[in-house]
Amino acid sequence: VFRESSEKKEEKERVRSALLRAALRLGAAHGFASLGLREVAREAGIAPTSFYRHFADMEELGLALSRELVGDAVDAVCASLRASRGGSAKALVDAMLAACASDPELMRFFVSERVGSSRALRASLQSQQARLVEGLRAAAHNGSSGAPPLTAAEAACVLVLDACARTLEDTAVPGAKLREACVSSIEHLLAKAQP
Amino acid sequence: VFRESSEKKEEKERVRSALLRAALRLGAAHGFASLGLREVAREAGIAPTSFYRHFADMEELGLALSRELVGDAVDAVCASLRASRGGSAKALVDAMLAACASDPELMRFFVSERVGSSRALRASLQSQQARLVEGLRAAAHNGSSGAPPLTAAEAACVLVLDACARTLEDTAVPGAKLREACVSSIEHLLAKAQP
DNA sequence: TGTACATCAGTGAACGCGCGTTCACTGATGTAC
DNA sequence: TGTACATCAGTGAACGCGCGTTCACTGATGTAC
Repeated sequence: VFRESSEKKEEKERVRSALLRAALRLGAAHGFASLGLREVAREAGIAPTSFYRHFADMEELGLALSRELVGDAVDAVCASLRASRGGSAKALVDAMLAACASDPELMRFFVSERVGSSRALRASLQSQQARLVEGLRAAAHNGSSGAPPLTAAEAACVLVLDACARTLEDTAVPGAKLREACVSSIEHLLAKAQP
Repeated sequence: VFRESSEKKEEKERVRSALLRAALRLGAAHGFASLGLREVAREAGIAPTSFYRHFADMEELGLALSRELVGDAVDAVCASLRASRGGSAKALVDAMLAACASDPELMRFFVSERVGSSRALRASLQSQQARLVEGLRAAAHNGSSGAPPLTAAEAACVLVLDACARTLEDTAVPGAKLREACVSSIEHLLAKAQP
């Protein structure tokens, strides 16, 4: 039985991570679907053939981006919702916009490829979106207001993802206005009852 | 001065239209960003070099798709809203889902490339989305309820476009449920006042 | 009417290029005993 | 401890392929007079 030393494993992990970040960097500019394996390997500073030591093809790399990096980002947003003790509209919008500010390339990948070209990648990112919806409902459940209906929480997440997409555009509306509009729409959605 | 005969013009228009439809057909499957000029020309039944008689490159073809075909679809939805005499949530959702049913490839192009890879194409499709928002407000203005605030109309369009995206997925939720959820969310948004 | 000329959509050959993929190899590291 | 062997990330050469683009050409159609 062979066990790899932790040093070798860490080095491999560094290169793998460089590939993931390179794909995000290039994909943010020209779209993930049009990325080539050689292009990503070049950006990551390895030979084209070394790509295969980490992923079978670009689709597998895309799925890793969704499962690992996007998954972590969603976890962070959910943790922030839990910490702010409630699934308020403000908390959701602020947590997501903070994620956009701290890793714009990753969030661009999330919002774009969610409706992008690869069926498998779409499915994976939509399940990340579903995790966000559940995180929102769970946080609201512990908050003062009780969990909102699934439909309302889903719509809230659609709106906040759209706000993220707009924030990430260069031609962005002033951030504060966009944030207010999004918060107010989501508050309407999450309001318990109509008159 | 030379004027082209209408027959020649019509023939050229037929080929141009074949190129647009070919791009929609192929793009629906694999994403517009990854389409090649030769691939589209082949699907349209012309030689690769003939592509240049109609468009300078794929980006220009994409912009034509947005300005012409997507523009017409938005016009049709707006007309339907006006005809139904009001910008109700139901009217909006039904008109958009009808557009998805009658030309799924076009609507897939609309909802996907709106957040896709080319900046110019995103901008063009977002202006089509803005036209939809204005159409909704204008229809509501003539209806019983008066025009909703811009923010609410924008959020409503975001939600209905998301519903379209889900409808166009193969793994679609049963259509009726999706439609009900979307209508109900949009009604919350468009409701005039909160208690 | 006929004749000479202009326009222009479509074409096929050809180009150089970057792509994804295969292959055998290197060299550092870890294991067996 | 030393020696022989296994593992495996990274490599560079090479492949065949489809790409975008250029070019000169064809042939149908329209115009001039």
